[in-house]
Amino acid sequence: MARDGQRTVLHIDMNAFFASVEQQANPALRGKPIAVVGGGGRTVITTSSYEARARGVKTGMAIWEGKRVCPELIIVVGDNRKYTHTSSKINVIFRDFTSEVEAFSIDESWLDVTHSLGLFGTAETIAYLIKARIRHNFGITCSIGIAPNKLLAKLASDMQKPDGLTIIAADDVSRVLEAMPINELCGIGKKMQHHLNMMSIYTCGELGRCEEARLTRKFGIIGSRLKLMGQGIDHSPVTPFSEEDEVKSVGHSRTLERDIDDPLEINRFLLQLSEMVGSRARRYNVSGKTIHLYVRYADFFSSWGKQTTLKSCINQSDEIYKAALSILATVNLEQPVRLLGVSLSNLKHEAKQLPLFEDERKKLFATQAMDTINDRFGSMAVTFGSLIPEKASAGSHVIPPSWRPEGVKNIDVK
DNA sequence: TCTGGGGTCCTAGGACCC
DNA sequence: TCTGGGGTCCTAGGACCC
Repeated sequence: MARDGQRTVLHIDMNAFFASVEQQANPALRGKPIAVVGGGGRTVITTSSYEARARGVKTGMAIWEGKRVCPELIIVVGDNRKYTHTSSKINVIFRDFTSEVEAFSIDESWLDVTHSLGLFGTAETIAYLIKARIRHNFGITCSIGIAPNKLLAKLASDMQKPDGLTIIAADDVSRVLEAMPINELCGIGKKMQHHLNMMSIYTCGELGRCEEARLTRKFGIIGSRLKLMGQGIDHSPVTPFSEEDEVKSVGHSRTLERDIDDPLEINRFLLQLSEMVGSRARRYNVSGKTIHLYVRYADFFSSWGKQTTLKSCINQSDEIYKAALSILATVNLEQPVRLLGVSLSNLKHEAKQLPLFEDERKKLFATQAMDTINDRFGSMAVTFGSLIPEKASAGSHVIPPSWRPEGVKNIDVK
């Protein structure tokens, strides 16, 4: 099946992941329109079940909005630990088929199965086996895309939901892309779509045929990348966890239950955020010298971020708090505050002592990969809850973060 | 009771040093 | 005394992803 130098990549996307996990955990929710939300009053819908989607419920809606379009909507406050637990176990299944597994987010992964085809036959067989095991073990479905690279595999997995299996064969790429809207590509967001539309480029076919110079004139070095994307070309490798896999920043932000302007309250919240950042940084075994403070005002639209870089790296909560306070001291708050955020970057990673023997090293990396998934997705609600158990805002906050965005980055439109 | 939270990457522009 | 260039580090802001 694979030609010389040609890869076979799977992209696996769990369908309505959080909602599916909840429906599986509680049979009373099955077949019903449900929405998973974060804790606290000012939360939005993170994921909804297909039953809810059919009635118009969308991610990002406020609870009242969801209830308006679907009065029988059942609201479930999400539980990160449940999802990370399931996610980790699903990742174990993936590793039975290839060691080249890259987690894109808690519910999406790429698998390079090029070297597994000899063992299992075809990529399609692998996809069916994975689907069957996930359904059998967890009762949930996924959509799988099979293609010669990550970009196309992700595109393919999006084409049939739920429970889809879509193959984009190498000799079929141009046909599939010809009429495909550009915003279907991972990496082309609203702004980029707008700019391209202004150039009369609407489909991948048109993007792929566009003169490269025209794109680079408008978008700089991103231009050549865009043309390749339009042609369905993507050489980025599936990158498994390894010793080089390191976090670049650690941050927490939180929308307050109500807008506040009392400096004492603001400071208290800043301390909590600093503690969350510090404890996670220490768990990751990193320290950083740049501290970033982010404030969103009550009007929602105005916000600012300021950062400061220290002489040395820190990861103690009180030091992070002190740095955040020093930034805050340089500004006059113009309005009550809606959201506060603290993050630590410019990170230094402590050297790891590696085991002498190969199999021990392998085991260590596998464990670390699991820990990383757990940490990145699951720690926050626990930390925060234990810090201030009496706070209403200490509920579980559901977040599906990603940590390895691919695709087109910022562009400077000339 | 309008509108969450976790990231990564990229660019511009200024300070500073050689 | 004046002018110029390269490199690095830093801050700020934006786009994109889930």
